[in-house]
Amino acid sequence: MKMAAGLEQAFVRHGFADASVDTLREAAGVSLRTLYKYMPSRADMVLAALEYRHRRYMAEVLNDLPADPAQARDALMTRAGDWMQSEAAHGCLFHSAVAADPANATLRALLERHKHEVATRAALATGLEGQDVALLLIMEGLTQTWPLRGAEAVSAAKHLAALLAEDQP
Amino acid sequence: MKMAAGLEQAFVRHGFADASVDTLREAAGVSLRTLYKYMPSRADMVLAALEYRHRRYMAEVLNDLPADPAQARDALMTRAGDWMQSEAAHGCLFHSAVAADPANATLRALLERHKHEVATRAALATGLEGQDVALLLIMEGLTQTWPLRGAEAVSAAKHLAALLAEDQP
DNA sequence: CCGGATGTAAAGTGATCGTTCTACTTGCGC
DNA sequence: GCGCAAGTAGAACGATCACTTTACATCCGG
Repeated sequence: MKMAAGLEQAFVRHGFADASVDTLREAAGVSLRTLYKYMPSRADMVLAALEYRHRRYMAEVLNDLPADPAQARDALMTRAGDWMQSEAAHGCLFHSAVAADPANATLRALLERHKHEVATRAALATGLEGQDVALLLIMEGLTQTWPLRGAEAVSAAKHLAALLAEDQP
Repeated sequence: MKMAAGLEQAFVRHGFADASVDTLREAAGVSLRTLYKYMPSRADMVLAALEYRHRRYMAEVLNDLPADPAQARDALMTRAGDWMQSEAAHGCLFHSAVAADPANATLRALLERHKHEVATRAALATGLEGQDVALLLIMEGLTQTWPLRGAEAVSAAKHLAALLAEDQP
């Protein structure tokens, strides 16, 4: 398994505060020396895991959505729910990382870049370019509400996205 | 200042991972011995801060909303935005606490209790009892989107809440 | 005015953490 | 088959942390 993939898994499982470098080393499947060769500090391990996560999220949730806007909206929310179920039962990993180290500007910039890319791609695919803030809000809300309400959160997100689309000029 | 108030401030400022007990002691304004007398472990300090936070959030965001449902909806979102601006520029403190220690069941139960109380009270005040999941989703979305988009997030939340209300049977 | 409860300051303890260092092994071009 | 790049295991180091302990101050009812 790729080093970054193991790191991502370790951070998901243990959280950013309690994942020790030795835990990370084991998850990455390499020796400590090799780990530090490619990621010279623990902070770099966090960044590598998040970069990997970003690419995976984009590929699994936002790639190849149906061309029809209504179908794209539903598929987007379904896929986001599936992602939560299989990958992020504890909430958004980027927000977790920032929460664990609020003073880290690099981390915050990475969060903003990730969310901006998500919002832009989602708005484009669903034909809601003019309502990108509201669409981002729905997706963020789904991500946070899913751990509390599960599938009900997906239905609510689809419902809200549909109302938003009907309201378009 | 009350001990719990100082602890809450310290966790907001430093995050749950990087707030050392000595930092907490200074923020609480007491000696280490007294701090440990009332909160026998660091985990108890986290719980005390969150309990305090919960009461404050309820009082400042959900208490005494206008009787008219439409006005209540707008006031709710406005107040939630104001709360973010003055108190939580880095996102929900409960989610941050859980993210910093995902294996802690007590913490997760506290998060669920807090969100459940927020959702119930908000739905009641806005006349959206049947749509409480969607309303919670909007509030969670606002909380997560505010750090990224500021006032635009508040407008989007008001818009979505209005659409939800219009759609009521 | 005394004695006990209640507070403070600060040094000490043992564990753990991130990071570095030492020593050994393996694959591979020449 | 030699030499070197690149890997492994794991001990060692210095810092920091949560928590304990020791020693001293202050309040206050009797």
